[in-house]
Amino acid sequence: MNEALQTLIDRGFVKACTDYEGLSALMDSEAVTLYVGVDPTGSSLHIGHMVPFFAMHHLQKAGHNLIALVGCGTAMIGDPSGKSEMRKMLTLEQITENSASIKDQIGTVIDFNPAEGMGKAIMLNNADWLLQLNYITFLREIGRHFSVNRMLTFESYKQRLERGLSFVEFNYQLLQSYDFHILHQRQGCRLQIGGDDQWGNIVSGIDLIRKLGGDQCYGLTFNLITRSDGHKMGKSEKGAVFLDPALYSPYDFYQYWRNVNDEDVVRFLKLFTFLPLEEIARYEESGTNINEAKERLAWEQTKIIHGQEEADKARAAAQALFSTDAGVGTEEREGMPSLSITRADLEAGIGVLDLFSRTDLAKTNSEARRLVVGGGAWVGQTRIDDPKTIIDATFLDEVGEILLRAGKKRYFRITIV
RNA sequence: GGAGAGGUUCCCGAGUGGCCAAAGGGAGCAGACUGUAAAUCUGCCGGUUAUACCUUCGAAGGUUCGAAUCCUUCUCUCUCCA
Repeated sequence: MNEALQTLIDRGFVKACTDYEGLSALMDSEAVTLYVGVDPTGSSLHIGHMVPFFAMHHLQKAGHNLIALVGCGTAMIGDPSGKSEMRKMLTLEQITENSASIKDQIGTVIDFNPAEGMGKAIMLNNADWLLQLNYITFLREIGRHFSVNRMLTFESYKQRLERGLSFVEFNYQLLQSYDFHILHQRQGCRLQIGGDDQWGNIVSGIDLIRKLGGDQCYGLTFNLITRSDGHKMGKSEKGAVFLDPALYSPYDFYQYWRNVNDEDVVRFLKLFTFLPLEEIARYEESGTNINEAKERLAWEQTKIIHGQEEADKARAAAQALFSTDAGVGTEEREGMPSLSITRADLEAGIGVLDLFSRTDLAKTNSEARRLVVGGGAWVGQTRIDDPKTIIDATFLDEVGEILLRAGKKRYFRITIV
């Protein structure tokens, strides 16, 4: 088996391949160009989106060439089912903006300016060829290669047949297959990777290329990454775990990984870090402190996405906050989510509920009230259980700040200006 | 185009005139237990200037002292027929 392919298998990425032997042989013989599609539906990706890119990282290192295909053309159509209203059409500026930030985020894992010996990486947009398609031409040249009978046998459609399937959705497969065909034609792309749900679309693309006289192409799908508690990867109580630090702070990001279930740690180390497998194996040995593994996972992952400085800060803050007696110096507080209030405001006194609801700790006054009444609100070392409490300068701690806490592990820093 | 079923609070899902801010479950938050884990148990779980008030049951009107519940129109989804 080809080494790079084996790496992906060993690290737990691979769910299925259209032809392991064929693909392995191809990867042995040349630098393969491969692609994965992303939908630019928002300005930020979340960690669930990143799985194929982590896989790509390993392939790029092995010298293969990468294409990240932004699906602006397909995003234009949107999926009308199950939505209360039509998805808003993205303007061209929004699309360009989204693509740019998405490219930056992908760039944390794959390298768009690779060093010698690594594969190249580019980003393309399928709007460039999809938007100008002529319906009749498309039907005559592409549509005729698709058998509805066959499409209906695909598992992805079978399910939807019970619940209803719009024609637009039915067309996704054709558009995605066409993407693959174009990339094959123009870029020499031979391999499409994607989530397990993409299997049918990938296979169709391969068939289309063959029917149009192209080379034998391959498909490789990845496991849907789930958490052992059954939650969707990348979803947290706050919603998606975004990569954009403005939407999800590096500290919270670190904490998300720090708090994964025991059963997930090793699996996630393999998937979401670049640590060598031998090193990860150490954490599997019985007797190793599982919390060390979690800390490592959180730090490595934060380093990859937000850079080492942020990772260090987040780790320092977390360690200081969770170690029982060590003081929390100003330096450790750097990485914490924070908010400033003026000295004048503080001296006038601020209601606890008001203060908490200004932070991420509580969204509304009522939520803050519940927190206080429920005994989960702390100001510094003091538990506040009276919702009428006024917070003023007497609550400042030794470094002249106020640390708020909700429950055991959600902290917020109030600085005075 | 015709016939039927249906749209309920983050999700699923009860509720068919007042006792409904709306059962139950899930998710979430907090407390206890712990290892910043899981499981378990307990409380909370629309908003607010908070023992009261305001907004919510697809949308708009109407009946009524009173409507998520009844009537009208509209709208969307699904199923069957053509």
